[in-house]
Amino acid sequence: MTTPATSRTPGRPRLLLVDGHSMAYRAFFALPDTMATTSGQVTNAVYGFTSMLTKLIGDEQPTHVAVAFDVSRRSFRTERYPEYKGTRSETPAPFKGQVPLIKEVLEALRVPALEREGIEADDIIATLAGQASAAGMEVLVCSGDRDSIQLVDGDVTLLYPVRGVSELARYTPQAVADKYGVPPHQYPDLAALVGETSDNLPGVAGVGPKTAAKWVAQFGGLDALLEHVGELKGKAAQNLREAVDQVRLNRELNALLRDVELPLGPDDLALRGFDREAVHRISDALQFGALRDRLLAVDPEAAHDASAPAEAAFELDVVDLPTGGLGDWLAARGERAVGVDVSGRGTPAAGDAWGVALAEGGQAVALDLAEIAPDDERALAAWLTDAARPKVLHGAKAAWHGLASRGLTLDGVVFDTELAAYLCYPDQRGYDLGDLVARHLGRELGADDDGAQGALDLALDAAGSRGAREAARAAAVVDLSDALAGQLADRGAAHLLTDVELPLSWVLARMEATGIAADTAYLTELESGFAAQVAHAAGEAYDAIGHEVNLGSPKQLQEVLFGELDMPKTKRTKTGYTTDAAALAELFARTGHPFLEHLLAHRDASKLRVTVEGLLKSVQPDGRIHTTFQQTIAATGRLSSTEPNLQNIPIRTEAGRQIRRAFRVGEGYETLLTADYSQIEMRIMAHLSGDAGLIEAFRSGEDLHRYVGSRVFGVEPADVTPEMRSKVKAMSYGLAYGLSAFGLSQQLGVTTGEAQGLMDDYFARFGGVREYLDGVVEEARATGFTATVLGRRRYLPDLTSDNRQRRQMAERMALNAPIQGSAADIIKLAMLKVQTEFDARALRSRLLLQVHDELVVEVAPGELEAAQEVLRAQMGAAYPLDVPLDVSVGTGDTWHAAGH
DNA sequence: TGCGATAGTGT
DNA sequence: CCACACTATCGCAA
Repeated sequence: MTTPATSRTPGRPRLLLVDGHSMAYRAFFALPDTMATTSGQVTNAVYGFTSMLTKLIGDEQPTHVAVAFDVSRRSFRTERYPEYKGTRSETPAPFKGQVPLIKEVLEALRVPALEREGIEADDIIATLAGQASAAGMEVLVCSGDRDSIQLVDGDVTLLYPVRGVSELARYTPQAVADKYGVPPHQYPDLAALVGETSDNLPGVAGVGPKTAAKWVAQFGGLDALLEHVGELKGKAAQNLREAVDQVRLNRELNALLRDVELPLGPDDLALRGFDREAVHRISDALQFGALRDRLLAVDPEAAHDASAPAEAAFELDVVDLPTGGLGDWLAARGERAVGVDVSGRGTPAAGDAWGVALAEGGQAVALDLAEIAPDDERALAAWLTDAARPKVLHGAKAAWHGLASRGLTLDGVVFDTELAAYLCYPDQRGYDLGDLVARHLGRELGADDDGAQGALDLALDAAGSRGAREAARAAAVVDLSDALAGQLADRGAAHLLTDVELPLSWVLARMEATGIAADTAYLTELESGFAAQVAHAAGEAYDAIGHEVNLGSPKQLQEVLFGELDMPKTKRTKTGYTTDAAALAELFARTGHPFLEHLLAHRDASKLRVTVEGLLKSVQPDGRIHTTFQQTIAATGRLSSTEPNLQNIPIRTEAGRQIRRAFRVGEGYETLLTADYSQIEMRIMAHLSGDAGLIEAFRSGEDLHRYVGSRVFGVEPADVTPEMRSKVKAMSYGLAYGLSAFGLSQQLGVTTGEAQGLMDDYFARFGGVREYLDGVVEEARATGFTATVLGRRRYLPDLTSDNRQRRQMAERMALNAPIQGSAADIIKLAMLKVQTEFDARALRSRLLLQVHDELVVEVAPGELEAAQEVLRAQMGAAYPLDVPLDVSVGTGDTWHAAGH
């Protein structure tokens, strides 16, 4: 799978030795110090170093690796010559802070980090290089220190950074001779004459590399040169005679030690494969995105396992069933849970499945659906659909779609390892089976070759191991389910899997498979309309400044606005000044420049056009759009929607609402019906806080914001002005996000003082809310997690971070997670109840979409009243709160018309 | 080709 | 300097 970039003598071990400090230091200066996590930890050195090491491991395919570090600046060289490296400035603090991070990365990669007091990294490398080549190993030294050139020989190659750390020059004996005119072992002689500014070793005046090389070559070495120094003529020679002592000292200092005592020898440096869990942990912490994947892709252990049969790692008997033998095999499994792995594409209405692997009790079978015998296929179909036959899958919803494409239905799934892992670790980025298996079972499945959404297992079997990988996955799912079931129980979350997420995954599968009807003719019209607006606005904008620019390029816009037009600077971004809509509107208010007006119009129209284009592209042959609901993405427990995202279809502007008219009731159905919870998050806040005032607000039936406004401003509800109402509305919603006075002032366009006053007044009336919010953070800090009404946890270790930014971010998450998460719990329960009730009443009406607090249903003829009744009743009774759950419903031919 | 930064849409 | 998402585009880097 991974091809070595350079050929390697088969069987000959190759040792990679890296000078940690010099490479990290180069990365530090090569990469911008704006490179940081959202919480402010600068990561340029650790990122650059890790990236460089990743590339080296991938390209050079070493069998052994070690990284050497300097412990401090003091060494035997500074003892001998206090001025050594004396010109170097103080190591920058942002660099020092990253060294421990680099060591953490190395630990995750299981690469030894070597260091010794009083010894420099180069000496450690020199020693190991000597030992390794004596042992017959090939050696690669990666260092930015030129002293390392002396190590180069037939067995040892130096990789020296040219620019930054991304490009490395290969110093072989020939390359050194070509560049410096002396063989590598004489390079220190040359350097002693020329001097090394970075080490504060002065050279001989008037002697550069050319002269030095000539002399060294002429006399065959520095010692001989110094013996015959009297014979030389010229100014440079005179200078040399005066500097002999310094030259001898230089030579003494630039000689690398080759006999440092070390705890590890070359044989101990074998690359053993990464600790993948640790790689994920540190990548999460440092917010490595692509680098994480590159890193995992060069994991030697994973690469090894991909080429070797995975079942070799543990006991698994891949049974070669006789034709027609599947029924008996399945019958023999009895009531025991069977692991199922489906190969194919798990996308709604466009899925496919070409293989199924089953595993139980150390035995596995792999089936090719294209070649399966009719008897076996019948046995498989009957077994898959039998609710009494327990199954365990990783990502059952995707498997459901894949199998559905073959007319196979899946039932009796008792555990889904992907959902379980999500419930245990909701903040994780992904739940790749191979990674989970490595983390929880300490076993390797081999790198997953496709992380694409909805992709099942796309592995093709290598000859001779038919279905082995699939079988190994199926077996791993069973073992993993045991491990995760224990962890779920520890977290009190087992019921969330069995009572909520798992049954919900079938509801979602049906919704996705159903899709929502789209009016393509109308969408096409809309698209051309928006396109015309885009073109018109662009033309006007160009006229306003007298030339064309790419209006979609913030960079070019900045040149126009702040260069050409010399407008006042807006808020800073990482790379310049923002050109977002709020800033442009502000600029327009101040300058009145027509370009801004047309630019804003262009932005709006072009956003809408692109949205429409995306929708058009996603209409399937059945005339419907089938989104995929992601059930394991949002850390709070919400769903998300992809390909396309139907949870962010415009609604605020009239032009945007036009797009909602393209979502129509399907042929053979009566109407669309939408039902949404009003102010569900504030109701949860009232419930969780127990604030008497807020609870009364909801029980009174008065408009919430009017009621709150009347209390905060001390007026009758009827006298609450729209301005007052919008202020308390912003305040109320902001609370659930951990709003600050500054944030509120920004939102409302008032001073921070006014915002603070509003907050004080608010909390004076609704003190229970403040107590609750304070309590949430305090409890989360003590327990390490927040919990929703159903006990869904979110772990927030940063609540005790020393870093203020990180801590405050975690505090806001702690405020928001129980509220957003409880709302997610409640609508999930509602969906289950609605579906159950539809089924119980044998209604043909069907759920289509969920948009966080809204459900969209397609109503079958004659069922409108029943469907409305089901939605009102089941959503309203989804979960008992201390305040009523208000549900409002609407109907219409389009999503727009059905909305409220 | 892939990725980070920017922008904009929703709840 | 207010939470949680997804997608598109640009421009740079590998």
